[in-house]
Amino acid sequence: MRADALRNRESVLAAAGRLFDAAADPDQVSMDDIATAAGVGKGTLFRRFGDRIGLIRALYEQRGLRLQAALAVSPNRPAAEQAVELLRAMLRFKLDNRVLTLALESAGGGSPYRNEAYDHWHALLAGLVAEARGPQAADYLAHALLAAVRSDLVEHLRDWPEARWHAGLNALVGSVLGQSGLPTGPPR
Amino acid sequence: MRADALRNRESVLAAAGRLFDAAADPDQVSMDDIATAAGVGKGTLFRRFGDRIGLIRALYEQRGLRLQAALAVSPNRPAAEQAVELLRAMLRFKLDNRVLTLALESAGGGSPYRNEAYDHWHALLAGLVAEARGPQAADYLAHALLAAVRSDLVEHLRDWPEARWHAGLNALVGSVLGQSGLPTGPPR
DNA sequence: AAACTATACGGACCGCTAGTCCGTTTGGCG
DNA sequence: CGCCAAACGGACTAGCGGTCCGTATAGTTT
Repeated sequence: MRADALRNRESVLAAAGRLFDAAADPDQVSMDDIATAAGVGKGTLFRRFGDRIGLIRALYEQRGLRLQAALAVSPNRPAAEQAVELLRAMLRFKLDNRVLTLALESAGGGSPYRNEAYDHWHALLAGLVAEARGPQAADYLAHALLAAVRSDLVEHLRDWPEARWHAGLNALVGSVLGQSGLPTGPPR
Repeated sequence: MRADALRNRESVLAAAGRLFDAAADPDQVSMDDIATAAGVGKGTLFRRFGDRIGLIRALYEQRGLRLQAALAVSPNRPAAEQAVELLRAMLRFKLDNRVLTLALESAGGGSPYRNEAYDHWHALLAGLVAEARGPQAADYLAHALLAAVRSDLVEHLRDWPEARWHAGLNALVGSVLGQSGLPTGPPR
């Protein structure tokens, strides 16, 4: 990859990030807007990322990396506790990246699920579920738990205080994975 | 409402229904297509339904009426049983109306939730949850249960056999509402 | 350093869509 | 029968994602 290409790639991702963060709605950000803000021609955008979804996915992956690294399974802690932590982290991520995650999840073609990151989280959660209650239906239960923090649901409940979310997630995970190891107090 | 207006309204809804049922993807059906298939000008479409989402919602409501009427709470049956029945019915509905529900749920602007029908189902489910386990977090748990049959998740798992879905829903509802009254056998 | 070529650039351009507008038609009432 | 509010239809517009190709440049070779 040539040096200018790399530079432009970064520039586009940065501009797109800024624009999505500032927008109220994903489709207020057009590809032209991004190209202009990045100081780049539209062709460059599409050559690098293929299409709109490609660009969104690239940005999403870049931002999700920290999250992904920070949350690995550690076999010594109770599964339920880890699951709650995971869901809370995803919730926070989706609150912090509202428009971006909305863009990703409501792009056409079932795209929330056609996504490397989703598979990652799903596999992780399914493991925790299986550990806590056996392998039966663990697969589906993991999907259901992830669906409980879908970005448009988060958007719909955007004025809920943190505590209410925590109570909800605790109740949900507590029910599905078992009560053991769930801190009832406020999160750290 | 004038007679011709009513006639056209029905004609448009019928045509839209046919087209969505036949399509593989919601946005393969354009408003022009619908107008043409209904034998009606495009202006008529927009005057009657406001915009694309309005038309989709109208169609969705029309189709959901039967479902809605058939599933009312009956205070004498176990809550968990009723909840499973409700979710199964919604699953079936979404399988039977794949493209239409996809269109509704992945239209921009958090639209799955800006919907009279959603509120209806949510209120119903929240009541059942509260009955089974008390009012704490019942609201959120109902949202989570509905999210577990989101149409794009259904789409993602479209090749699962019915039994696998049933097992999943049983496990989920059983965990959240309590095992009592869950038929472990195949559904009627 | 100069020549050379694969790579990347940019923005005019295309096809298509949701949504509008307004001159024309028509249902239904007095 | 005559009138007019209501409804019609389809040409039109704005704006989008995506393409294309003539131009520019990074990096290499001699």
